[in-house]
Amino acid sequence: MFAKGSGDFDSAKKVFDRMPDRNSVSWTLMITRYSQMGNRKEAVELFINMVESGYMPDKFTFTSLVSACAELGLLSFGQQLHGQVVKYGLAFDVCVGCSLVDMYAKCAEDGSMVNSRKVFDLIPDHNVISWTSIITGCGQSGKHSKEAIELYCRMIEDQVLPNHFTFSSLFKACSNLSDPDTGEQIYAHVVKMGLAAVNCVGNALISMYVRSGRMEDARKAFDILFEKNLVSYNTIVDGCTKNIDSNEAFGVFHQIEDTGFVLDSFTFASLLSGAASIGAVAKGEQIHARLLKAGFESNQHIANTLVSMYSRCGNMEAALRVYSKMERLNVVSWTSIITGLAKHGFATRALEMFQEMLNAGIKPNEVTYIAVLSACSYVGMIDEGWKHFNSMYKEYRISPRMEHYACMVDLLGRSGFLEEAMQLINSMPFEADALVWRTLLGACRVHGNIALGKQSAEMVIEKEPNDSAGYILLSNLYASLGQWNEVAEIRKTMKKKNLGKEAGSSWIEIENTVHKFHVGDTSHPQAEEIYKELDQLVTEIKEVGYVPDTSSVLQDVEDEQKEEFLLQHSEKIAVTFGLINTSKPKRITVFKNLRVCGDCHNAMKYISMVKEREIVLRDSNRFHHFKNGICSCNDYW
DNA sequence: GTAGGGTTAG
Repeated sequence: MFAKGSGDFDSAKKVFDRMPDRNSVSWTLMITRYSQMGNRKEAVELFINMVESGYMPDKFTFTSLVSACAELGLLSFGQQLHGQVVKYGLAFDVCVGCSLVDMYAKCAEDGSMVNSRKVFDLIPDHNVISWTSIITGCGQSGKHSKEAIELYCRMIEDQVLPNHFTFSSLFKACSNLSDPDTGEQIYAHVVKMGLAAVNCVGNALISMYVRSGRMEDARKAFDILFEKNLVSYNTIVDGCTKNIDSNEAFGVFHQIEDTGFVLDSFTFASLLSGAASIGAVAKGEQIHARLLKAGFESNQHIANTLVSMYSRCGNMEAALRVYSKMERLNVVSWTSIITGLAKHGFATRALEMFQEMLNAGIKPNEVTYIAVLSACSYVGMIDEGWKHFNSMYKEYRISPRMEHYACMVDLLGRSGFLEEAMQLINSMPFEADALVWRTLLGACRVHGNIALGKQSAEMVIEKEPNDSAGYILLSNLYASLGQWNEVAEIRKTMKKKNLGKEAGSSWIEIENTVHKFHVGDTSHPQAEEIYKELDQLVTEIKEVGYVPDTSSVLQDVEDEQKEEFLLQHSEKIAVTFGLINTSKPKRITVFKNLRVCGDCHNAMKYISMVKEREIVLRDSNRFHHFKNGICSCNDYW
């Protein structure tokens, strides 16, 4: 009785200690209790004591102990128990088998399912639970999602009826595979069994849709749930931050508060990354304050998200502050801080941090190397870049992925080594994708290599025929060389294919509200004031040497009109808006969805000088810190 | 004995 009660652990222990006639069951109950509480040492001592006292452990004893190992990630002790299980002839038991399958799946360092499969294959009579255990393990390991689906097929062949847990895991496997067809087939089974509105299944379904960007389907799955729990809400919030607009996420967040659910660390993490993606630092700070109150400050996941949020919002000092207070740092923490430093232009510091991380004995992962290589790329450290690129496999067995090659192509291309970049692409062990070609194309434009640029553009278009990016880059290349006939030709093709150009927009957060501006935007209530101020500003900066760079205008019009076009760029509007609505010495932080244009970059330097304001501009690629007429990127971007 | 949601990059 006491052992089952949640809080009365001490009473249970007292009763147990005084029991005159203990049997295997009472020992096992006590061990189970200790295991569940995470008192592994006591559980083990009790287990040894039990065996020494001549009591036979049974399947329940082992099940409890093995499950505790799974929870705590204790692989070696789990293996010892496995040995005992075999000794006591319990390896064929489904219950014990399931706990071992689960333990090996959860504890395997590299996501290997070998041991789980060995245990599973030895069980002679499978039931829903054992099938589900192995399917779940495969889905969670991330590397065996296909196997999960195959096992499900075998399960059906064996005429074992799946349940809600099975489907939940299957949807997870499908979303790992981004395999909508299989997902739909399984969904049909779910509907047939009437399980689509059950939390356990529905939440996994929502998550699958979220991960493939199908927010409408996710919403539908959310709406039909019998009862929504916090996980349902969290998944939708996360979907909003990733797929639509973070403002939507904050809307759902207020809905959650109305339901009375107590927000957990998952809600906070999603909201933080929502704030980060739109650069809403004031919102991020509010959430930060709330999660401190809720006691999530020492949650490592949350701390990592905070570092990334501040860094992505342009406040690297705050990111470093959070980082320096962290007690434990894992790969993600280090990678976040290295990425932040690199993006903010502190490449040397980023590389030092990488060294510190290695010294601390933390193994880098593939994402870490993306950060390291792009740090080298931002400042043109070619030798350093090669060194890291070569060592990633040699030292850590991380095979370079597409992104790593793209970083190297960027590094070489930016510095003008276009031939070398091309050689690297040819030497890749797999076919280069649009990202790699786009990178090379960008470099060709900067260095005016039209032949190679054209070739790369054609490759981009071949790889992504329905994406406008390739056409636009090619047209920009022609425009920068004044070849307007070719520009017109590309426009025509795009029109035929019904491809539009992604509109440039910039936004700025003032007093907790995000103000967004498009090119030539006049819709803002303060528009008139903004343009007046902008005119004034341009006159001022011209006096100190600013010359409009009309080559940044990619249309075939007169120079005067080109200058006018330049004035309508969204980043200039947003910065002017910031100047009007804030005062010295507050720094102005503006975000742009595309790369900053050359003229705007130049103008920002002058503005930072005449207005004596620090301007931070995050474009689609990195941060630019303008101060006293100088940019942190050293005009290399 | 079986679940579902988060962090780094692109």
